[in-house]
Amino acid sequence: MLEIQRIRQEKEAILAGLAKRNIDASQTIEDILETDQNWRSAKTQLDQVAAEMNQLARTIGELFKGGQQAEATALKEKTSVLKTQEAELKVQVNAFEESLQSLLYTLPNVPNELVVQGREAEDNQNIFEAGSIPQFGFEAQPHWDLAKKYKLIDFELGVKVTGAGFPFYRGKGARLQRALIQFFLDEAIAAGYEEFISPHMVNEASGYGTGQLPDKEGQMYYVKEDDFYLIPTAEVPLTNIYRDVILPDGNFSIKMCGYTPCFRREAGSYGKDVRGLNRLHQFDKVEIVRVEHPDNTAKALDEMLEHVKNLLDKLELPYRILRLCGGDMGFASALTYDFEVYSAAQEKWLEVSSVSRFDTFQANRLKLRFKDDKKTTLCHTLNGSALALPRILASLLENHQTANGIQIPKALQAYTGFSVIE
RNA sequence: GGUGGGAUGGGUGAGUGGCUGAAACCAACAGUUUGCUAAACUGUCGUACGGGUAACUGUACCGCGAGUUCGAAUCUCGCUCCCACCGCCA
Repeated sequence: MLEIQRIRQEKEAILAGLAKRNIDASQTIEDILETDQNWRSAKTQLDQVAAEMNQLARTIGELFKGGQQAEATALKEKTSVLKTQEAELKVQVNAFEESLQSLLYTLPNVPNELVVQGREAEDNQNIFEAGSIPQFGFEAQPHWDLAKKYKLIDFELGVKVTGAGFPFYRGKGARLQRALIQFFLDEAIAAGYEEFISPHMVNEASGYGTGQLPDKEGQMYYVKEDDFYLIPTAEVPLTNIYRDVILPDGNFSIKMCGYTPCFRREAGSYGKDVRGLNRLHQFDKVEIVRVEHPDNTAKALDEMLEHVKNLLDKLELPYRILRLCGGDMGFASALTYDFEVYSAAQEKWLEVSSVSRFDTFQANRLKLRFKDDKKTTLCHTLNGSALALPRILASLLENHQTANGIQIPKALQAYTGFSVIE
């Protein structure tokens, strides 16, 4: 949520920024400013009436104490007029406040200056590539065939027990999955992130805190009996640790990480895009989350990018980094880098991580602030996947396949306990 | 699932109708004293929003929502959450 003060002060800059998302917000901004103006004038009147009433009540109290019943009763009548005024003004103020709030909810974050205008995935900027695409002397098999051949994943069994998008991992597949989680966590901890094991369900307030609610409830699984939502990412519980928090001074840098399963209802497409591990309703992910002083955000983002690069290097996977264009960025993000690994048999790039800075957008909703020289200022939040498992697994299988089995990258072997799947 | 208790500022906790945005203590911060540490003393010490260049000032908030009253942290009603014990259970 954008701050109203900022909209008052930097209207033009905001409009220009949102244009990069192909959004013409001029009407909304006008409505916001007008509503804000109305709200303020109603609020000022209300405050004045309330002040008058408070004063009057005090006087009446003293008159009663002084035994001046008649005078007191006379004044009482005056308050009834003020009371109706107050009630009317209150209705107005509330109405303005509500419409202001819902207008503000509709505005996405303003893109960072690095973000280019664009409509879709094709407009994203490819800013980095590493690793080489493997050449096989045979026909490369897609991961769903490899998973079946080596008995690593059972999709049919998942359908039987739960439904599509809820696979079983078994044998070395399960072991590999666990190895990846452990590897990612160890790397994050080594980089200074504190590990959390968080709840996998959150309450409504947390859903609002990170911006899944209102609006995107359809993407989350919901437990009606208890009014809980299954988390779509560890970002939700981890970031909400800091909901309604004021950090005592400006000297902080909070780094958290956590492994959780992620649950996404994601209604959607058909065909090869969702085949195998490409899109699931339940998947595993290690997430890194940071809360930073605004001065440190750029540096933090760089560190996170380096961190993810390092993971992919160690897994010996070819990958590229995209800076998302305005039209492809998430609602709350100011700047997002997607990591994509190349999937050698599907012959396409698969998104495995998304690293974003949100600046004050989330913090404003969370009411996450810090105190500096008596002033309270909104913090900045950032997060990124490090990493999401299924597509990593898919590309590990596809890229590291040989005629005699699947080679496990060196860095992982200590975790898997085997170097090849045959 | 049953029974009871509770929700006040960073923490403990007082406060049953006006002088209470809230005692006291602890913590924190600043200062005085001090060879250092400690102690002692003094002061500061909630959030949001409005008005004002500012000093400052107004309003709201004692879990949430409604009500009674000239006036509510305090009384009434509804809700939510938390805790304890019992039952069940990994």
